[in-house]
Amino acid sequence: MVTIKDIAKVTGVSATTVSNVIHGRANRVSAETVEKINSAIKTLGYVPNMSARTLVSNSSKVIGYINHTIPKKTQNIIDDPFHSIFTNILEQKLREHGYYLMYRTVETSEELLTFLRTWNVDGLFFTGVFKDTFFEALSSIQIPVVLIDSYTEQLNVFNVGLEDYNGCYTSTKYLIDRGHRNIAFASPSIKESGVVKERFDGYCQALCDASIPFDKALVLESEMDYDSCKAVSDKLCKLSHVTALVTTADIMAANIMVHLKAGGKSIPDDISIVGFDDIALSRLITPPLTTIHQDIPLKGSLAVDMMLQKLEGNPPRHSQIILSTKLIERESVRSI
Amino acid sequence: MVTIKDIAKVTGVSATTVSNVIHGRANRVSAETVEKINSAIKTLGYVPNMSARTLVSNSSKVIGYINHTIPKKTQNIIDDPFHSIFTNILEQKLREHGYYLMYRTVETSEELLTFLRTWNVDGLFFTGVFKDTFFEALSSIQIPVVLIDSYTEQLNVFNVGLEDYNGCYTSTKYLIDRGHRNIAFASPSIKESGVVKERFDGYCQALCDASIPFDKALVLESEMDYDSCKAVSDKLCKLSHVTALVTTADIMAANIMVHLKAGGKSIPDDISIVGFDDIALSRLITPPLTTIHQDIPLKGSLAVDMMLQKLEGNPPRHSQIILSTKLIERESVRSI
DNA sequence: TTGTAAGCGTTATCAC
DNA sequence: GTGATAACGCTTACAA
Repeated sequence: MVTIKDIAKVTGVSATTVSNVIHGRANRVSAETVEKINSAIKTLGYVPNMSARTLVSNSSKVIGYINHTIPKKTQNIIDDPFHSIFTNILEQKLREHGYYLMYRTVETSEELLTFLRTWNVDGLFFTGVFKDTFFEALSSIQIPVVLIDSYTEQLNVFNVGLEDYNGCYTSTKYLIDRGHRNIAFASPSIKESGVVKERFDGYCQALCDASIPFDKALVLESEMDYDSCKAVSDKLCKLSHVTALVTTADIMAANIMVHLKAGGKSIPDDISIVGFDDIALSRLITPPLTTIHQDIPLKGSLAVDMMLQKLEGNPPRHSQIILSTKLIERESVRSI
Repeated sequence: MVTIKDIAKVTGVSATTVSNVIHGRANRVSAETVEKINSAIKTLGYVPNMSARTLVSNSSKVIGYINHTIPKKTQNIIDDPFHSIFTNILEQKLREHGYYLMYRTVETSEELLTFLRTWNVDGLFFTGVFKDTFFEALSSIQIPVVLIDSYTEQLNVFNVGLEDYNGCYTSTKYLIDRGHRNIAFASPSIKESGVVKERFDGYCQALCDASIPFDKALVLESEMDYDSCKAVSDKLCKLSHVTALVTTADIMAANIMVHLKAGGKSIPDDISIVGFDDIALSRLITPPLTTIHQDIPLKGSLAVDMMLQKLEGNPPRHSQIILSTKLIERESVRSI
């Protein structure tokens, strides 16, 4: 391994001078020496050692991308189209700015804190945090934290999210405007707060604004995978007065749709469906899914921008960015 | 930050002793001292500093997960269902064994080597490497390297892959057995070697074994995204004698299918299609896709197992694991 | 413009 | 059983 000392030895200068050149402190070194050192660095193939740097500088250039949804070991991990998009965008932009991405699953706040200190992590990305989860931890963290799709009032924390409430308000209203009155709602478990709760509230409000009484029996909470959605479809079939379904994810909509179709229901003739996300899938299924569009790459991109700004000491103007959504009309809804 | 020295001070012992306790060298320390130190570690919240450890031990516990398919900046990054599955499985298992996952894009061998030395990386995962790409680099690397879906003869490198050749041989033969003679082949760019090339060869061989002359005009190379697949669909429509299509990816099959259907073609009546991968999507589209199944989570899982074995000094018995594929019959193929 | 020396947190060697 | 001490590669006062 080639070290700074090796470069120093070869060029006949001190380690300090080499370090100065590496860090571009050209004013402290003669042009001639700079030249000499740079060429030695090239020919010897010197590569800075981040461990050493981290140790002395208390900055590791490591950014953590935290996964706190514990993958169920017994079950196949569902492929999440957001995940690969985010990872790629985060890594790409961070890399351009000299940072490194560590992907890490944590199950508890304590694990998180330990991880941070183990590596002297410089910054943290989190997705889908909501009230109380990691709350204490988050507030004690001294490094930049950027949340994605999170609902938590933390002054020291930044967030980029979506008009979740509006999104489902829009999709529900869209259905209402087309004559639907008995509209079911399918989503994963509705927590006390968070993305799903917001979307649910949007659904409720749209109902309310149209003077449609809320019916708890029409709220179908379920996992989003293929098998779980079979049950949702079954329930839906029994709810024969229901003519439309609002969902909080295209994946879920698609999974429900296959089962509905297999059960002899026709979409949108028997039941209209609107999704959420507008992932690639939504154009691929039959009928193509009317859905709420969100710009996932943009979300990732803005999140890194925020991170980079904090990292480089230019506090972003807003601690919160809320992206708008829009409804994409395709063919899974009919007017009645 | 709590250091080993702090623990030493508080407990009235030397840093060496603390280190010994941390590393479970209980024989070198009295039970009493062990107790004392452990409790101090707990109450003070000591967390080992990996940078310091790495520096002195030349082992970082960092495993690199290398992405060498440069995301096109101008284009939205396609969501890759493999990616999230792999990342999750790799991270989960590595974590259980005390390792950390860094995700990193490299564009050149040099970048790769630099990355390795920057962090003293302990092991490397790579997907989709084929002949000559990173060849020199890979052979010079002294740490465990596990490849996924790669075709490269490197003695020092391990690989877990698929029966790619058999997979497409099977899907092509399946079509032939059902009376098809004019069978097109759609895939991303066919390189000199690699997964796609193997699958292409399987297709060719099946044709050959059935004495069907190979027709270059039926080979449709294209990007796999929605828009690119429009062109494939258009070509297919012009090739009016073609009754079936073999593809190397479900995503591609699905994208081609939508355009075919939009163009008035009926699947499988006008054209039969078989996919590859058996991702969740294949059951969601209409008609459900007949495809070649592969066990993606298993692939990831075996790859980590190999890595862990190498890391822990139990060289795996095989340097290559080839998973089998099987054809899943659904409804995108008809007999003629 | 360049160099010396101390120190970051940890581990290994060797002595007691 | 326990503890000095040096060393890992690098940066930063502070000197010269």
